[in-house]
Amino acid sequence: MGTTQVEAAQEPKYWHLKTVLGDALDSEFAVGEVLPNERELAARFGVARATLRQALEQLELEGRLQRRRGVGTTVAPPRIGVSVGPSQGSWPGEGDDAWHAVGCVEAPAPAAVARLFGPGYDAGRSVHTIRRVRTSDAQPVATDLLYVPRASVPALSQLLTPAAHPLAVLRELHRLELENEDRAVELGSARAEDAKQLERLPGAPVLVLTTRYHSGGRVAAVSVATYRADTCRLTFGDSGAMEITHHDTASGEDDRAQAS
Amino acid sequence: MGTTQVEAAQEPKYWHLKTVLGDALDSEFAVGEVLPNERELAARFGVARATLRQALEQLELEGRLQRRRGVGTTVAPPRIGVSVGPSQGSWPGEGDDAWHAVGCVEAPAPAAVARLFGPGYDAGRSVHTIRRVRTSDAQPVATDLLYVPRASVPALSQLLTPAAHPLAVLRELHRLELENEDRAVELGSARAEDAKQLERLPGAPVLVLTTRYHSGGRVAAVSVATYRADTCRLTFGDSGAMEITHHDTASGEDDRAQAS
DNA sequence: GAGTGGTCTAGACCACCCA
DNA sequence: GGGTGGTCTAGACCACTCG
Repeated sequence: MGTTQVEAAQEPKYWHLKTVLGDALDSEFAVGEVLPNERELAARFGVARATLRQALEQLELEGRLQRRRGVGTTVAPPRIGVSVGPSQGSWPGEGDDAWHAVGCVEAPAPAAVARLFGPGYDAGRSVHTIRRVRTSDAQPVATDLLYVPRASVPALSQLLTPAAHPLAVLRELHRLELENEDRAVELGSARAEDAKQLERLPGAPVLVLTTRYHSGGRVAAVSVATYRADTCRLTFGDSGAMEITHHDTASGEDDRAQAS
Repeated sequence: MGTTQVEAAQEPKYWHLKTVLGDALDSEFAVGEVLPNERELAARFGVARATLRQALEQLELEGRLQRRRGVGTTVAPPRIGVSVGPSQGSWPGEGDDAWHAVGCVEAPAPAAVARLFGPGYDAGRSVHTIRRVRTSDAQPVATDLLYVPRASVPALSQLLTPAAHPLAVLRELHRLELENEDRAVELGSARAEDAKQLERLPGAPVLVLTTRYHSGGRVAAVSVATYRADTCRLTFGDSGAMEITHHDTASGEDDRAQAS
C-alpha cells in the first residue's frame, strides 16, 4: 500500500494539476514567459501527456495561457476589455469603433439570421452581408457578419466596386434613426472562416454576440459577432472602467457561503 | 493503398465527426432523445473513443448535447434566453427576479472583488456575501456571490439569524438610489462550489457576468454571477425577444464574405 | 450488477514554426 | 531538421445512476 500517494486525491489529477499550475503561474511566471514543453511538464509531474494537456486546456480556456503550435506555451496577458455598448446607441461603423470592413457580398441571409429580422421578413430576399474585423491593441479580437436588408438602404446605387460597397452600405445606414438595440451573448466555437480571421484554430471557444438594430419599428440590421473568448472580456454599460484581471473562476480564495 | 479513405481529409477527424453528428442531430433526432453510447458510436464511425469524445465535447460546448455520467448523452433543447438587464436599472433581488438567496456570510472580499469597488475601498473590511441561485424553467441556470459592503447598508442590525440575514441586506440595499450599473461578460470554468449549484461537473464552461451597482458616487454592491454556458444565452436590452435558436456557430450555410 | 460517461495511460504520427 | 503543440489510438479503471 505504501505508494507515494499522500494526497488520497478524490479530485481528478488534471484538476489538481490545473490549480498547481495556476498557482505557479501567479507566483513564478511573468506575462509572455514561455513554459517548458508539454512532454517535459508531463514528466515533471509524473502524468501522461494527455492528462497534462487537459489541465493546460482549462487554463487556456480561462485566458491564462496561450498555446501556439510550433512555438510553445506562454503566459497570457490579462484579458482585454472590449466595449460592446450600449454606447448610447450608435450604428455599427459610426464614429470610429475599431471595426474594419474586409468584404461584402449580397446573398440571402442564412435561415437562423433571417429569423432575427422577425416574422414579417421575406427570407428569400438577398441582403448586404458585410464581413468586418475588430482589432484592439493591434490584434484581432472579433469578426462579424453584418446583415443589412436592401429595404433598409433603398437609396443605394446598384453598381459599386467591391471596395466601395461596404462603406456605401454603412453610409446609407447611418442616415436612419436608430431607435433601439438588443443583444445576446452565448458561447460558441469558431467556424473555419472566423477562426482564420481571429488567428485561432477552428473550434476555438468564442463569445457570440448577436445585435439587432431597430429603426422605424423594424429590424434594420443584424450583426453576429464572434469574439475570442480566450483574450476578451465583453463590457457593457457606460464607464469604460472595469479594467480588472480576476482569475476568480479558477483560483482559491474560498469565501464560501452555505449551500442550500 | 486502397483504403476506404475516400475523403483525403485534411481536416481533423473529430472536426469532421462533429459536423456529421451535428447534421444527424438536426435531421434524425428529437430534443431529449438519447444517443447510442460512446463505445458504440466510436465503433460505428470507426474511430477511437477519445476521438469521438472530442467531437461530443464540442457539441456539448455549443449547447447541442447534454451528457450525464451514468445516464447517457441526450439531445439538448435550445438554449434558454436569460435576461441580464439593463432592465432599467434595478437592484438585485428587487421585484421578483428569479434569484433565490441560499446563504450569507460576512467576510473580507477576495482581492479580485475588492478591486472592483475602486481605489478608495478598504480591502480588509468584511462585506456581506450572499450566495444566490437563479432558476429558469425549473432548472438552475446561474449562481452568484453578491458582495455588499457594510458601508452600503449601515442601518443593518448586527444580530440576525442566518435565514433572515440575506433578506435584510437586500431590503436595506433597496432603500438606496441606484444610479448606474456596468457589466462585463467573460468565459470561465465552474469552481467546485458553483458547479454543485449548477448541477454540473467542476470545470464546466460558464459565462461569468460581473455587475457593479453604483449609488451615491460609489460602488454599493458587486455581483459575480456564473451562468451555465451550455444551456444559457444572456440577453441584454429592452425587449425580451430574440427567442431564437441559431446553431450558426457550428453549421454550414456558408455565406462567406471575402477575407482581407 | 450492468451500463453510462469521466479519467488516465503510453505510446504514435502529423502540421507547423523557426533557425 | 529539430522542436513545438495538435491529433489519434487501444486499451484500462473509476464514479455514477438506475433498475
